[in-house]
Amino acid sequence: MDSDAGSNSSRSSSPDLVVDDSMGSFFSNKMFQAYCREEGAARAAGQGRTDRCAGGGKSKTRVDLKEGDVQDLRLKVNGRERKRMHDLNQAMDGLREVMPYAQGPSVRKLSKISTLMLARNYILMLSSSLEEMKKLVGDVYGGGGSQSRTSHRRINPPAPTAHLPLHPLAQSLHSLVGSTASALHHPSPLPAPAPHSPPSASYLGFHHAPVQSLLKDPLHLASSYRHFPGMPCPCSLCQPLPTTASTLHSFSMAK
DNA sequence: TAGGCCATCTGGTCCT
DNA sequence: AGGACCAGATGGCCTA
Repeated sequence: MDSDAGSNSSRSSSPDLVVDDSMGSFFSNKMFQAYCREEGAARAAGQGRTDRCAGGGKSKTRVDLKEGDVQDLRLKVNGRERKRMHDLNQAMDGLREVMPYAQGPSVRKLSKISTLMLARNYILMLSSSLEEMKKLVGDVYGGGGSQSRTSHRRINPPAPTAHLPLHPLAQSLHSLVGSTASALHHPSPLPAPAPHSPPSASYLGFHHAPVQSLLKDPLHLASSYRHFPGMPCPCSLCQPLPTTASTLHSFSMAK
């Protein structure tokens, strides 16, 4: 019936569906049982919960549907919704996998909101780095015209930094510009989060902006994620985070 | 114990 | 008509 029989919750221990998503365990759902158990009494008492348990019906009214049909419909809808949320969580896990943040059994995973905010910061930072690289490339290959007169810098070939494994995203960027890890200075490194505690918003680079405003205001965010490039993440991926020194400087001098 | 985070249920709305 | 999407409500788990 439910199409999500094989899907796993991203949460290790779901309060209601502890073992799996089979119908047997589904019916162990306390909330559902409570609803349906109370249906008769609630109907007599005129409580709203009765309607919820009965499903509310779309095409047919509750009167038209037999109780079993209503229950089946409700189960189907619930199953779909559960599957939808599981898919959403899978996508969220996929996003976590490509985030430059520590992952592992001993590290508590990022919350959803943290994942989204970090992803946004990451994208902004990569975009900024890309722009910076474009400028440098234009500089080196003479596209810069007059401005290239003042600074004839040479870009060193990519320096292998790494005894540390790089994240694929970081790797590709890394190979593009070379390492500037030595240029990373962290005057006041943030403490890394405890292994079992989720990183706070401030740890994700939001030291100077309330989370709410960051969610609304991209420009505000652009000047607020400056701590991200050098954040002392226990993850090896973001240590040599590939970005140019001047980009980092602009981050740190922003605002 | 309060607060954060999460999974789930539910009813409404929109889309195909 | 049926499914997807959404937001509100609820309750469990965990941490400070």
